[in-house]
Amino acid sequence: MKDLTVRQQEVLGYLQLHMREHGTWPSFREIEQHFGFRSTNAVMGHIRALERKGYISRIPGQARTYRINLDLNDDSPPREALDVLEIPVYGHIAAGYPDGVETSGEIGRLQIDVESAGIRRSRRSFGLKVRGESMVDAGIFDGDTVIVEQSAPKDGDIVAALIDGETTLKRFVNKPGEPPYLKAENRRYPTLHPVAELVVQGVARAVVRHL
Amino acid sequence: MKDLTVRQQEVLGYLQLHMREHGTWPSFREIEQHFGFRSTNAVMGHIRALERKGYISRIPGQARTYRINLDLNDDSPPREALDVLEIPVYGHIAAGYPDGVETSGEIGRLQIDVESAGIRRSRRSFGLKVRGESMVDAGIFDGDTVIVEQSAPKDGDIVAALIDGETTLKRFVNKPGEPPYLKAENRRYPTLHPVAELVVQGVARAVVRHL
DNA sequence: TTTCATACTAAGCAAATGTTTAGGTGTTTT
DNA sequence: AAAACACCTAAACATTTGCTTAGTATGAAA
Repeated sequence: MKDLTVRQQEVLGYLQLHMREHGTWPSFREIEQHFGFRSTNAVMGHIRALERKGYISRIPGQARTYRINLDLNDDSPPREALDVLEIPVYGHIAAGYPDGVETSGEIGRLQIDVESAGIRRSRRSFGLKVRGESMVDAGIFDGDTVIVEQSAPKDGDIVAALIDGETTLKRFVNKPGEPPYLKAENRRYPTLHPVAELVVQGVARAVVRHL
Repeated sequence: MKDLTVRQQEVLGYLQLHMREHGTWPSFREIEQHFGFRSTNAVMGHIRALERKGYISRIPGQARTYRINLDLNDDSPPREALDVLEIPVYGHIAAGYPDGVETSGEIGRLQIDVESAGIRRSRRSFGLKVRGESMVDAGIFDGDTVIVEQSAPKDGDIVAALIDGETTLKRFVNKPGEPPYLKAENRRYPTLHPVAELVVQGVARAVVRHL
């Protein structure tokens, strides 16, 4: 990706800031105000530049529809010393997470080194306080904290998925030839077969249980 | 918070789904289309209901400016600096806990904040890589790392105990009137009733599993 | 110098979007 | 039975908001 000018970085930063603070993207006029511009066309120029350089995407004509493209081209995980990561823990996750590090709804924080947790610093991760017994056969109990990394799920992964506005933990099954579905690891719970809208929020990488 | 109707839950779910998939909130007309409404006022009704019941907030007149209110009725989350502890991990522990900074036998290190691990800095703690299946019914599996704190065991605690030169994980049972013994949490394993020399090395406080 | 990119002001248009008013049909509660 | 509420259609209406065109200025690159 091409480099950004100082001003363009400021604008990009403001986009993210606004998302963090308000959970919504700013309109052109809000950006204009924030920077003290006297014309929305000043905004237009920067937005176009950011788009052209690949840092954001938008849907032309629609209001407040930004999208930040984070490049995940990095490949080599540099095996350093123990790298401790601070992870927000949620009781349940609603909307707004990926682009806004929304602290409301956070019920705690957890620090663990990346190696024990099996996560990468480059990926965004969060903790999830497990509720319910649907994963007991996989050794995940009510009250456990699961560390979830935002990445694409593979068959057999335990994933945090969004169903009916609640995030639940299930095993992701993706056999060739059939659509993916979610399976609970408890005989008493049903397999959520072809789910209408399956939104995987992340893949569980580690479990921390406080005995 | 008041309960939502089925339809209202669907709308709330769609708000979150759209946020997840597109990173933006849907407009009224997008909601209308998704549910097959023929009037944006159908959307208006649901949005108003969700707002009235406290599930979302918005900025009137502005486009795509939702905000989901997670109920944070619980007390204040004290955002303090977490105290991170570095813990040596052993594959097996023979003679007691090594004094000094003996790193031989150590197979790794783990860092975690004291709160998540449920340990005190004042006490000596170490990690133990679990081998065997003797504690599966307690949700501790082969390969898990257990964080053990050196302290006196209470009845029902899971302890690291020294038996035959090997440290194993068992549940400590100490009923009044009879001598304490160790019990495996797996039907296929025997209860180690009156053990000749019962040396408890520490009490398990947390489990960390790398999925 | 000329050209190009950045960085803006200014004014206005048109589409996107939220909002209102006026109904209609059920179901549940009083 | 009446009132209250959930749920929806229909048609405007008004604001928000993206977008365009026109023009000024500066500094770097060709």
